[in-house]
Amino acid sequence: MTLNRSLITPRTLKGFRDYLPEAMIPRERLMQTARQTFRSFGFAPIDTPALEYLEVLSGKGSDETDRQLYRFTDNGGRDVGMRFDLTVPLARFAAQHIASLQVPFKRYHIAPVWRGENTQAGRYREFVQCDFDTIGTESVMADIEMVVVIDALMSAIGIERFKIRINNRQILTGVLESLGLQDHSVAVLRSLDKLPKIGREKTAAEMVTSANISADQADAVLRLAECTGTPDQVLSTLSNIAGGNATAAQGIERLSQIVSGAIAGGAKAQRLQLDVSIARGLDYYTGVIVETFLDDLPAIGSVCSGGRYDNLAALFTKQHLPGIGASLGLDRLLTAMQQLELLPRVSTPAPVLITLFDDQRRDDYLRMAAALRSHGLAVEVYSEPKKLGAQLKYADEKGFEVAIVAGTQEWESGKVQVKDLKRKIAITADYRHDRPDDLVAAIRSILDESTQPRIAGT
RNA sequence: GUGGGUGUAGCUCAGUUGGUUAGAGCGUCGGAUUGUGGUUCCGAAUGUCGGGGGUUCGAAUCCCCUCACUCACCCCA
Repeated sequence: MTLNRSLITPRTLKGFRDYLPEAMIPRERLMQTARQTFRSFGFAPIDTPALEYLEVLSGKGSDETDRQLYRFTDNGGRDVGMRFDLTVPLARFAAQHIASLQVPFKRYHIAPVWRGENTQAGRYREFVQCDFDTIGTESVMADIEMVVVIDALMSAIGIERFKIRINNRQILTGVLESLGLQDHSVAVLRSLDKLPKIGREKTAAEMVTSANISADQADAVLRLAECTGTPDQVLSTLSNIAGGNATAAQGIERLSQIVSGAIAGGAKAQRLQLDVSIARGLDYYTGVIVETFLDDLPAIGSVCSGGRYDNLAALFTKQHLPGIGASLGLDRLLTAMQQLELLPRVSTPAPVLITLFDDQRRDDYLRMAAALRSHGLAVEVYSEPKKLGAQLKYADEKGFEVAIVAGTQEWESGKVQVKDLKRKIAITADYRHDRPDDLVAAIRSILDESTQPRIAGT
């Protein structure tokens, strides 16, 4: 052997990650749950290319966009970029295909996106977004549905303790109008978004300096953002503060409809909060805005955010295409669930291991595995006749919940051992290749009692 | 992008004002135990000290550059 000088160091790019089975299993389950939920509301799957013409992606063209965009010239001399979200590709997609799509068009899209930004905990350069949007309608029905989908999605994932904070940008817009501040909205909103983070005084100070408004005006905006209580209380307080401004009144009325509609649609009332301070930091949204926070881990931020935008595809078509949608922050949610110990720590997707005990009876183990699989159980057969202790250790460390032990005695007597690996107990089950029912029932009873955290839908 | 912190065995870390052969715990592997795993005991292996360059008789230790991770800020269509 020569020295290892010529070896290439195995490594991944900054902000890009490998996913080991233990990370990938809950990840796939989460995506599967999201898919099932979206589909149950009639959202249809689409996909778009990872690469787009640069002009498609940088159409909105801020400096920030340029800095974060992965861009290059392809071998044909075209300027191209990698998508940095799923909304801009959706806009292009809608403009290009709307003629052959029914409106309203409801789609979901689960796919990786890329941003060349600096990494932080939970923020990477390649990450997956789970988007669902409805385009082509301004109906409040779509607004309501977005809230209901978020509620259903979180519940399906197995999270019960969370709050969906809802706001309507029209209210702020209306109040800013009445204060004569409509031209300062972007700066004011940006500051407002920091309210929970830096507190009232600093927020007010920042508004005065960076948005260039008066202290009184800042105070008025902040008073609006500090309405708390039940949705009904907030709505009535807002009406008083907003006075007669028509835009704000319209926004308040719509919020009221969204809350009552969402409850009728199945969302739990105690999870809905109206919060005028959420502004999403963007001037992108024009109507309803939502963010979703975990009761047990609010510091991690919103795990599912979205809102309504007036004209999604204005850059690409003259056709008016209003839209509304939200995005599940898959990576952020996984980080949170890991911290809350809601994720199973397993590196096998199959709960049952058949130990290979008697190498002379390979065919019997294979038949047993086939019989169990035909009953819907995921089963692995150990590949070598190693010491039983070593096989059980393998099973335990990989996260199997059940091990089947069958040696000469068992095969001759027609009974096999079924070990519950978590509780360290064993039971006996009758087994014949043509009569696996007793064994199946024994395995099921162990799996049913398992305390292992699971994600619904698995 | 700005500023701070950290990189030593598979993991968590120790390593004195620069000094000889870089350590511990856990884990791993082998054995006690050729049909039963998380305990115990015995034994063993393992390091480009993140990488490159410099200062020095001598560098894990000091200096420069670089890469990665991390915290805060900026930003987040």
